[in-house]
Amino acid sequence: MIRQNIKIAVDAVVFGYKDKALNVLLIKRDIEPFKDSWALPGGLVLEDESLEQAVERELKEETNVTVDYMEQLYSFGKPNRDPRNRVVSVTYFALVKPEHHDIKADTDAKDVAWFDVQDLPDLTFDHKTILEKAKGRLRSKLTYEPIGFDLLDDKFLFSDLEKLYMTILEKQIDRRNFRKKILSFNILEELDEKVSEGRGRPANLFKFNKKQYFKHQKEGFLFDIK
Amino acid sequence: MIRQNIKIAVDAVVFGYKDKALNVLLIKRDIEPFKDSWALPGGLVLEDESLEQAVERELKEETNVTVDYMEQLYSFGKPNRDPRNRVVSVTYFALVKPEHHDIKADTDAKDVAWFDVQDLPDLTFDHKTILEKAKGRLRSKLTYEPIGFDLLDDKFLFSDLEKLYMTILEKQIDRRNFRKKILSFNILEELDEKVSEGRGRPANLFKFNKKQYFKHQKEGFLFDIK
DNA sequence: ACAAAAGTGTTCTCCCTACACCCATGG
DNA sequence: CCATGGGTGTAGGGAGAACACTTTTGT
Repeated sequence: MIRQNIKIAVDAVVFGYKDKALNVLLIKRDIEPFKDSWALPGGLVLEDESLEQAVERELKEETNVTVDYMEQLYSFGKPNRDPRNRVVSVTYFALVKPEHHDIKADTDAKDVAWFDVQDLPDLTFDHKTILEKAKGRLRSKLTYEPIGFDLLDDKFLFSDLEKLYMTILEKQIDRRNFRKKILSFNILEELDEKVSEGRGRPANLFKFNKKQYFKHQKEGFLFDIK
Repeated sequence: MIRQNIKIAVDAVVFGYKDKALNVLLIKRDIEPFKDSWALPGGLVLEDESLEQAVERELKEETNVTVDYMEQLYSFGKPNRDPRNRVVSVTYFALVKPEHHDIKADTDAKDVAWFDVQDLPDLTFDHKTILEKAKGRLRSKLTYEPIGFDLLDDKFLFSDLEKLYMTILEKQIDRRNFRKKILSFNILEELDEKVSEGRGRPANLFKFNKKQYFKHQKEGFLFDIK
């Protein structure tokens, strides 16, 4: 077998919807290179763990977050993306409900924070590229899978869902058509709770019924929002 | 930096459309482990080449094929997928026009051949899983990007395009609606050449106009076949 | 009473679908 | 002249898009 000294790492782009904006979880590095710079959470894969286990471990260690939804994003392997050795990074795309998690810096991280994707600090390595790829994945996935609910609280307002779609897809959405469309899928439960957001008419809370979704999906139903 | 001895490889799933069927390019291994078994072309990445260069080099070495279309598929990294060392494989999805290539076994390969995906030999490692993933990507991609043309000869019959879609999507397609739809995209040139396939009325040849496609795409046009 | 946000229905257009007959050639 | 595959049009239904007024609450 030929000699090869390439390291393999994992990095995670963790999105959360917070303060009516799309946020991403970043850590402030506590080790060289790029100590004190902001970066995506991640690190080298251990000999006997799977890639998924590696991401989950690194996320837990560096940020104290456990994700609700995760999938592989893309692998980055240009020879000089890391100044030390050559490192190939398998990146993951994850969604969490920020209010469910107490973020906390620990191993290798000096700080952790949510950043509005519209207002990001400089990122190390090629992490900006990775983040852009993840944004693209989120945008397209939002239209054909009900992953928006993994970003919202369990109980949410219809207007929140609508704002989430408008924020991420970066376009205006007609309230009536959107509501009609989503309700026609029969994957939401309308709760008997109302919430008043300070002013205006109180709004009804909704809940995503994942079981219903899987059931409809098995019967050939396709989630699809333009 | 922690000790880590994981190797990184690339593997390619190369599809070609041949004899009215979807084919995949396989090699018969000439080295252990699994010498003499059929596998996807691929191998370890060299220190100073990018992942894409690695795939292209391995493909050239093992099969003599240069691809027309290639994109990253997925990375596989379970700890025991290779019996020797731990190997993480970044896999690629590629399309070629089989009639443009003279396949030829060379380095590490004792034989190369096209196999109808409906009639495959046993594959080594987790290559069956990789192939399934690639089939899924091909199916979905075919519906929202004009990649079918990368599988057909430059000049092709409408009926070939139609058969290709029916074969890969595994469903019947209405000839009139399909033709109407594709033609409405204005991305085909109808040539003044007719071809007689033995019997029946001679058919017109068509050519995919990539420039037109890119132009329309820039103007917001979306390729979309149900 | 007014400001703010929630909730709701109809019409029009366009695209998808279903469907059947004639045409050009070779044998 | 017959068998084989190529080429074409139309009508009906359904889904998306556009669009504005009423309701409920807090102040």
